[in-house]
Amino acid sequence: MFSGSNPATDAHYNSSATDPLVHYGRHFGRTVHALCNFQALLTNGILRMGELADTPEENFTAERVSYFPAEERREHRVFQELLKSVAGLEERLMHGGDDEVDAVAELASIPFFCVCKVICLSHISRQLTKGASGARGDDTKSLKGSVLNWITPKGQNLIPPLARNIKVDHGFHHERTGALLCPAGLDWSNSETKAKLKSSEIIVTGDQWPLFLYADYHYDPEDPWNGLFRSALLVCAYRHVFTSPSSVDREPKATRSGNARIHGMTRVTLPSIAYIAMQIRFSLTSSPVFSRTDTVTDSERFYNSVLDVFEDPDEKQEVNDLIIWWNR
DNA sequence: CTAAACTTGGAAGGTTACTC
DNA sequence: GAGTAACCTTCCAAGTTTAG
Repeated sequence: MFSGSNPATDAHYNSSATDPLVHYGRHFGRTVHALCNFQALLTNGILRMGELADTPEENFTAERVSYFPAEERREHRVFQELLKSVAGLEERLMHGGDDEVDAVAELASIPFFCVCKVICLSHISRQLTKGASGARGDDTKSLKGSVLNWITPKGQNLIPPLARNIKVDHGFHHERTGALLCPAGLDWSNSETKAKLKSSEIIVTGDQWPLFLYADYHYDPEDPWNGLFRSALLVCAYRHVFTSPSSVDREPKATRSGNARIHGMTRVTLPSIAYIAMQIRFSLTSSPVFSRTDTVTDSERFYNSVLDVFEDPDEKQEVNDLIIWWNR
């Protein structure tokens, strides 16, 4: 996957006045969790650490964590991932030392974090958010046009043509984007279904997965994992974002390092697949503005529903196969 | 009405290829 | 080789929209 990247340069990010946290935020959003509220993530994570520290040694960590409800468990995992991937963050959270007592630490009543300041925490989360949403916006922007290239049959044109900058005709209003967005269980070739999707008589929610996720855009009801998350479109977009836009369809001529190289990324992560799927899904729709809370696009639910499956213990084998497939 | 979220254009950084 | 044009890609901040 990453073999095509340019070997000439190594991690070199802007050494200007930009906070390195922004830089971490960019990569974190793409590869660990795209739509997180860092403020809540940090606050709750610290609180939870306090809770964990209070429990007796014998039922520490893993077992204790399993008492948390499912969504909290994910949040805690993401929190730990954040501490791990942002060098010096844990220390920075503890940074301080004057008499101003952190309200969060007080609540948690852990001496460990007593010196951490709310102000510091809010600054950190703002910088991380800036990075994550900045990267997301950039990706949304640059995928918008490129996706059209990939869904156009080789040597042909889309009929009718789709504008690269205006999205109103996309989604279920167009034969091609409609077919790709059509939920796997429904039949786009059925004109009645098509009409209902177009008129929003059938509402598609985020947990109904679209056909473009499947290899050859074919869904097998007998074997739902068959080809799932292995479509050419996903691979194109993945390359576009992580290696470089030009690495998708030719030998990369790019001179500047792509995102994977900049961040020292050598393996595909599961959330990054979900992230790319969410980006493609959005670019195919007719919605002009990406919004995580938009209930029509329902991007957040889509993203989370993909993560749900990736984290489901019952799907472990299939998910392992998938990650091997991506890293081939 | 304020603050956060998004879009967008272009600056910045980096390489190759061409010319003298 | 130095100079620089052309190109590719990431990064940023100003402006605009939306949510609280």
